[in-house]
Amino acid sequence: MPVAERVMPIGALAEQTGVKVETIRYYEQVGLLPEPERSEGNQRRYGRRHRERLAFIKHARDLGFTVESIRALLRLSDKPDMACDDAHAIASAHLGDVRDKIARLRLLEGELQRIATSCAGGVSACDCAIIEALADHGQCHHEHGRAG
Amino acid sequence: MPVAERVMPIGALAEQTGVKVETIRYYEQVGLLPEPERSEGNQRRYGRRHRERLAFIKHARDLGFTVESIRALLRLSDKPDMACDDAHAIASAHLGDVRDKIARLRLLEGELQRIATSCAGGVSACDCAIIEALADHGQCHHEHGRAG
DNA sequence: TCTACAAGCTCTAGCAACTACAGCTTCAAG
DNA sequence: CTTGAAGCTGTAGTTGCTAGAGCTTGTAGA
Repeated sequence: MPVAERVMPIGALAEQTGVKVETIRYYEQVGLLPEPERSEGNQRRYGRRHRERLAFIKHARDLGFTVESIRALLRLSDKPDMACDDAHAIASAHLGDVRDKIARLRLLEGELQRIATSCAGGVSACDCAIIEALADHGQCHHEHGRAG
Repeated sequence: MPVAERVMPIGALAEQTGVKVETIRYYEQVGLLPEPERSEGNQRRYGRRHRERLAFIKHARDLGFTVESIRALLRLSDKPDMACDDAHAIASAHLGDVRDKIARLRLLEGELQRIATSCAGGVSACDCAIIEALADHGQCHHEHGRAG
C-alpha cells in the first residue's frame, strides 16, 4: 500500500489535507462534506473519497470561492452532465470579483504609500501628516470604496 | 451659517458622513465614538467634533484599517506628542498587509484565468476542466495561501 | 392643540467562515 | 490496565457590521 490506510480518523485527514479538525467538522455541519461512517465508539472514519472531496473544498477555498459557490460546484461535479457552462459561470464571476478587489487595493496602496511617506518617521518635526490625511478626505486623490 | 446647524440628530450625521445610523451607534458601542449629549427625550445630539471624528473613522475604514488600528490612531491623535512614529508604524504595517494581499490575489487571478479559459463554455465537449482543476491541486502552478 | 408618521431608542439575533473552549468519552501504546 | 492523546458534542466568541421587533420621541400640518 503506497500512502494511506483504507480508513482514518479525523486527525489523520486533517494532517493529510491541511484542513484543521474543527474546520472539517464545520464543513460536515454545513453540508459540504457528507457524514462519514463512525467507529463503534462514535468517532468519524474517513476514506479516500472524503479526502478527495475535502481537497477539492480546500483548493477552492484557497482560491477564494465562498462556501456557497463551492456548494454549487460540488453539486455540479456530482451530476456532471451540463456542469461545464455553470462551472464556467461561477469561475468567471469569481475572477471578476478578484479583479475588482485587486483594482481597489491598488488605489489604497497608492494612497497609503503617499500618506506613509509624507510622514517618514524622522524626528517629530511633523504634526503627523498621517493623522491629518486621515482626518481630511479632501487630501484624497480619489474616491475609494471598501476593500478590506 | 454656511452648511450645518450647531447640533444634529443621528440621521443628519449619517447623511453628512455617509455612515449608516446603525453603524454610528455601533461605533459608539465599541468605543470609537464618544457618547454624545442626549435630548430630553434621550435622543443623541451631535456637533462638529463628532462629525470630524466620524469622518476620520470612515476614511480609515475605507482605507481598510481595522477598528483596532483606528482605535490606536485615535488614541495617538488625542495626545499628539509622539504620535508621528507610532502612526507611521501603523500605516506602514497596513501598507505591507495591502501589498501582501495584492500579491496573493494576483496569483489567484492567474490561476482562475487559466482555469476559466481551459473550459471556455462552448458546447459541452469537455469533462469540465474547472472541476478537474479544483479537484487536483497538482495542476496548480504554485502554492497558494488564503486571500479572500 | 391635536394627530400622524418619520425618526429615534434598546435589545437581540443574524451574516461568513471559522476558532476556541468546557466537559466528557474513546482509542491505542506500553 | 493504565494513561494520555485524540475524539466527541455543544456553545460561545471573533470582525464589522446589518436587520428586525417593539417601543418612544420629535415635528409638521390641520
